[in-house]
Amino acid sequence: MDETSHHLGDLQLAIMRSLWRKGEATVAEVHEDLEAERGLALTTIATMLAKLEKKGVVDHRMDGRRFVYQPRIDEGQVRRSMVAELTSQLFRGDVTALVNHLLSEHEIDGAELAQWKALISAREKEEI
Amino acid sequence: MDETSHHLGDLQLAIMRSLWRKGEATVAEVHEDLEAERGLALTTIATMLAKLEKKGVVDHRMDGRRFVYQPRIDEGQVRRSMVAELTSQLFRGDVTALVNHLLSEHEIDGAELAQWKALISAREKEEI
DNA sequence: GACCGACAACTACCGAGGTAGTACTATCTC
DNA sequence: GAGATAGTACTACCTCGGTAGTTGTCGGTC
Repeated sequence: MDETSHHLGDLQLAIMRSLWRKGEATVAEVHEDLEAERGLALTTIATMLAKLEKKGVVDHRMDGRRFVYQPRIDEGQVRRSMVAELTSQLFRGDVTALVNHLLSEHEIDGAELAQWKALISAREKEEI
Repeated sequence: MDETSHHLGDLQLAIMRSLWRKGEATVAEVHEDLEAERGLALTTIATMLAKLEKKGVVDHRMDGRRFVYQPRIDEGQVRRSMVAELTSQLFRGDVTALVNHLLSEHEIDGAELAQWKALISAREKEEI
């Protein structure tokens, strides 16, 4: 369980999300996948994938002449590490302070509040 | 209420925290304030403050030959904007998904869970 | 009046994310 | 076999955070 601060940028996350969805994908597939939202060059995706591999967060195998990339970390790891980073930067690592901030600063409607309570109750049950 | 994506780096946040605490401060004062945790050169702080001013998040007035810097945004704004950014990057903007993530992935003990519920209840009361 | 110390201005440089062009090569097709 | 195509490798460049040295200047001190 290597928790090695996986901080990813915006495009990097988009690429990872594509890989997570597909399981594995070629440069062209990722490119096509992101074509709609961002109109990026194929080589941009290729470069970014190479950088991601150097970072150790993806891997590739050969399929003929093509590279097929696979994620080496899952979305949960990235979320954990990035949320932990933000929490430590902005709330001295105090998760409850973050929750409090969400409650007071990020318009949450009544339905959501109820849902949060349900989530907490469910968690409390597991806790035992 | 300008919500203009105030994304700050680590050192930038440390400097801002110093300014928020003090209300206003000279380069030397900020430097002294951060001396303990980070052993940075005075010019590093000065450069960073200049960059922060260019970004529009701090301001300075003259005091003789010295610059006295003041924050132009408060901690809440930075938190809001950075939390919103993360939420959108990692949870498609779904705050409840973030809360769910916190519950399932960031060991929260029973006392905290209870506290969260209390916070939510308090929020619900205001809601009316 | 010469000198020193405090400060700001300017310049530089590294690494990382992001973006993409160009060059090279293996394969497919006629 | 020649040329088109697909696909990676290499290089380059911009921005920004972070880090700091060097230079210039103002003001006080002996």
